[in-house]
Amino acid sequence: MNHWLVKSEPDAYSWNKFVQEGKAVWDGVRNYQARNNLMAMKTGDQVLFYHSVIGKEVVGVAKVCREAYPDPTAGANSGTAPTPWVVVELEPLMPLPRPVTLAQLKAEPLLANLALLRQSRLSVMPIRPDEFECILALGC
DNA sequence: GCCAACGTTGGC
DNA sequence: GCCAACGTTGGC
Repeated sequence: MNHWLVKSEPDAYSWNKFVQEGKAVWDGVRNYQARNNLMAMKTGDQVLFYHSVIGKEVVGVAKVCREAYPDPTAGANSGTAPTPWVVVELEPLMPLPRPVTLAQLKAEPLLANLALLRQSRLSVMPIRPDEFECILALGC
């Protein structure tokens, strides 16, 4: 199983709304690196849910319930593009009893290479198993 | 193909 | 509100 982290501004789409709805179509990703990560996700993979800008903390764990398919919100350019934009579907797995803040992540030596810290603008990124376990431990 | 201008993201 | 990082666009 692989592990990932996705970002969302809670103003736009919060963990609470995600839980209320029970499922999310992760659409609107318009960055190639993030798109490649979406395409590598497999059903059952676990995904950390991070609140950017407001909160700046990992608030819960989701899992992939449907693998990548074309993004219905992408324009009608699908014919020419080599690979169109894609979405995955996620569902909530569990909230973190103690959300893990960005400051905590930065303070943890084991997380020094975390993609979130090294590429602050990437919105969908892989997380190593040991990093995933570390963040989970901080949050429980 | 280079690079300046510009827009967006996200931390502070 | 500001600014750094960085992706995209468009002129040349």
